[in-house]
Amino acid sequence: MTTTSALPKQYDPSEVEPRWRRFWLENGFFHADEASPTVPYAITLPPPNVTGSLHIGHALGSTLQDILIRWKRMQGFNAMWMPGSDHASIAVHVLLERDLKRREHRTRFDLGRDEFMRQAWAWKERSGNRISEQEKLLGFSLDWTRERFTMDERSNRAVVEAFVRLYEEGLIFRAKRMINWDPVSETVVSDLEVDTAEENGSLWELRYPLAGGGEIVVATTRPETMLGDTAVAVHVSDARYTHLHGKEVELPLTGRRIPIVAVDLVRDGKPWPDPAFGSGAVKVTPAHDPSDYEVSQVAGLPILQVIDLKGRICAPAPAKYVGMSVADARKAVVADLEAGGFLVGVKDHKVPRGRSQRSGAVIEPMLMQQWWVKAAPLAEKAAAAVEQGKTRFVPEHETKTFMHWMTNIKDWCISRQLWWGHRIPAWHCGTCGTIMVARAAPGECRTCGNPAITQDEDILDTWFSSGLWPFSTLGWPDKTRDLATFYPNNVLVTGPDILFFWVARMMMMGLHFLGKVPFRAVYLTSIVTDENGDKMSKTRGNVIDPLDIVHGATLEQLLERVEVEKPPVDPETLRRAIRKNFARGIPAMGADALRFALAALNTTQRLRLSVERVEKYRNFINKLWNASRFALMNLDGYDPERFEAQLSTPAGRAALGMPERWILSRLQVVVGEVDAALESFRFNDAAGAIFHFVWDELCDWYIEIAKSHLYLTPEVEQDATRNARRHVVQGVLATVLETTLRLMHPFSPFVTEEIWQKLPKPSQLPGSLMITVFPRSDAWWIDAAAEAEMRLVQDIAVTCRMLKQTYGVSPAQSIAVELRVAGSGPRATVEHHLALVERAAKVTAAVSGAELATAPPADAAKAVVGAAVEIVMPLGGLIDVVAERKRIAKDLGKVDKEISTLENKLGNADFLAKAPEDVVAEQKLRLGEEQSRRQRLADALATLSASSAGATEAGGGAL
RNA sequence: AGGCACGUAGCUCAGUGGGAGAGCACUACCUUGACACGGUAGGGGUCCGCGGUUCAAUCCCGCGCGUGCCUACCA
Repeated sequence: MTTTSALPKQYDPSEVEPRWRRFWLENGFFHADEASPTVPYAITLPPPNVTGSLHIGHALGSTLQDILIRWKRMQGFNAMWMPGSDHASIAVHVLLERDLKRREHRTRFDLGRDEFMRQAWAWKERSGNRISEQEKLLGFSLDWTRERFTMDERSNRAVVEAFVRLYEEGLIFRAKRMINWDPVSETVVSDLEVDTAEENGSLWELRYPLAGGGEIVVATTRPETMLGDTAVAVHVSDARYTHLHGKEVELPLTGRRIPIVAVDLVRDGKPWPDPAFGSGAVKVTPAHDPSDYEVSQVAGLPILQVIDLKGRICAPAPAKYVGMSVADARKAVVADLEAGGFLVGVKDHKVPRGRSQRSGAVIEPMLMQQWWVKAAPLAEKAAAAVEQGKTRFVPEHETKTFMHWMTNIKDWCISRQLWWGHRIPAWHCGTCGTIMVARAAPGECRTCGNPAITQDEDILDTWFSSGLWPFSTLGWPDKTRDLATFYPNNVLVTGPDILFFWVARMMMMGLHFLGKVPFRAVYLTSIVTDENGDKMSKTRGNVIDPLDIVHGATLEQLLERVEVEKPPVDPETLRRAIRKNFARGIPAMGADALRFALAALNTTQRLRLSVERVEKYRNFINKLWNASRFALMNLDGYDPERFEAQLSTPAGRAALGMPERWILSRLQVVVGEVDAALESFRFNDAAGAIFHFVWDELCDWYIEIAKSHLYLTPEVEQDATRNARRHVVQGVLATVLETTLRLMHPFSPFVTEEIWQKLPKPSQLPGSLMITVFPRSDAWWIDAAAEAEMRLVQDIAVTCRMLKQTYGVSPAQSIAVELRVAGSGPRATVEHHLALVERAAKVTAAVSGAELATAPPADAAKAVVGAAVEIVMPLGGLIDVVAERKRIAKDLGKVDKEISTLENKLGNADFLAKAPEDVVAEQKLRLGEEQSRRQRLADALATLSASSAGATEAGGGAL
């Protein structure tokens, strides 16, 4: 009555995963009770934007978080993982408006605020649900009873409260300052939301005539802004222009006169304007250039706005240009300047151009009244907290990036002229202009009593609510039990790309409002790219969707999506890219394989992911599956309780064979490694340790050794000793497997749960692997002697296989070998475990003392293992003396080199005097071993030579 | 321009002040009663270059070259 038929040869995640997903959810295993007396461990999921679906970057971050949460939960912590999503104000705007434009050729202004909001909410419902379904699919053990949204009631309240308090404290204020205007989305965006890149542009040199005759030449990359010039600036130290200070120029095309001002500015350590650059004179357009604005403030210049909010030229520019787009105006102005003889020349020039991260529009610097957060006092606290180690960054070097930003921080513009988001809790009086910031709409103007007050039209930057997230989700501003239990979080796991956007703001807000850092550690993940290191992008056709890894997708399915999604690029080019990148489609590999792969590959700043790489871990999952399948096929008659009782007695433990002691020892070492690796966020090391233990030790060696004891033959059945032995091996195999499953569960929860449920185990264990106890390394089981003995057995077996293979002896054919072992200790070990070698290498072995043995036959292959063992494999006519000599000589060469290195070292008085004793001793030991090894190799070579002098002459000259 | 990181096998990447590693790829062999999503063995590296510190450097320091990321208002 075996269970063979119960398990298929290949693991099928699509059949297994849904069952356990349902099981865990139905049993409420993901829920954390805020009133639990156990030690809390909390993580807040970085809320995905409700703009689409879960991408591979989310899958990576969330996998690592789930590993931590499941690990800590199994360790007995009150593990809480807060789920939620972000309203992603401008991102939703861009998508909805793009869609609106494509389908109906309308803008949000055609639709109106109410209707637009209705559509945005509908979008949120669809997208938000899709994301949480995907998170469940990947097995993330988020506490779904707590699911939040940045625009839900709770978050709204926190946002209003935070805004009002900051305003009352003078940390939020309104000011007219230079901002980044996105003329496509028609909103201001923060500095962080602008991507500046060098683009090809031109540098025009313009000739401005002086009022009293003569001229001054200025250079510009934006000639159209000359319509708003209010000065020409030169550096005070620039002697060429000293005589022009205070003079005026006739500004071409405008009929205006503007002054030449001398300024004394230093930027980047250089005088500004830099006399060494161009003519040294600069035109000044305070309303449309941040740098010129600064000059205008220093020099007291007027400010002329000539570009409006739609990016068009406006009065007071000459009527001719009013209404033109910036690009058209540029052409017209240049043409007119040229016609008027004001154009000196134009040349190609790389210009840094800011574009809105979301809409891609060229940013127009503008002077506007906006709401700001005074950042310096908040940042100061955050920087201090990091310096005091209250929050640490992993990898540690990211601390510097963070601190650099924090110490150079600028005020944060938080108002946006968008609709989807938190409306600013400020009311304006239409009569007297009073601004009232309040938690609820005031009934009338508090200055003039006018009831006609209107709420500020603007909404808040989406990151304002995100900045409150670690505590708004826990009920702040109320003093909740949740907050007391789970704030601060233990760790924040996120990508380095939102360090400033989000991490910095949470630090500032958390410290300000709660007086405590929001999290003790910040772990920054890799950025996932394709295998070439290119960013994954739908427009590039290189996106690996985590769901496709789980479910699989044929090439045809991938191609069909181009039609459905209509990304804004040439569909044919895109299809070509997809065909190239996913020629074979994507096989269904399951969530476990993806999760394990992501954990194992998360090493450097970039994680280059490909289908092939995930396949390797799919194979690993399958390997584990088959090892378990083997175990289950051979566990009939096994009594877990009896075995457990047996292990708890000294006599029972003494009954363990060396391979049992070895695998149990290795397991405990690996448990310690995994635990230590997770403790310091080295997910890849933890995954690697499990991978190698399961594959290279459990499967390759222990299971192979166990087979001879487990196969149930009539002889075994009738032999009490062998039956007892079989029970022990069954017990060890089952125990090791069970512990391994617990160890691996945080990484790959589905397959481990599936196997664990099938495994015979003591009955007092809980009903699910995910609520068992995570293994703790038990030093009692670590057995250096067993590990050393096993190492020797492995080395001998491997070398025997090598000899067989070298001489073309079929692996299936058993062959006799002679093992000559120096020293009675090693000899006893080899003799004792001879059967293991014989089985592993398929040889029949005889052991002799190296000192006693007669010279080995010449027609034998020979090899040396370590310092003590020589393997002699008689091969009769099979042996190729020349090849054999070559091989041994090569080994000899290596040993000689090693010996000379060691001798040099040990012959160096300084080394002996200054190196630590244990290092010296170790080197001496090694020299001894290498010398003894050399002797054995030399002997082997000598016996070959003696018998085949002819062959030596013919083929061994080089030796 | 500044800051940070990186440069190790054909590729992707671990790693350590004292004997160079993994996976994939490659070569040869093996359909052995867990697994061909498998097994066995093998080849392959001036650890970017040049200096320095040290008894000892792939590892620490400096310079150079190359790559990536982030920050920045150069006309």
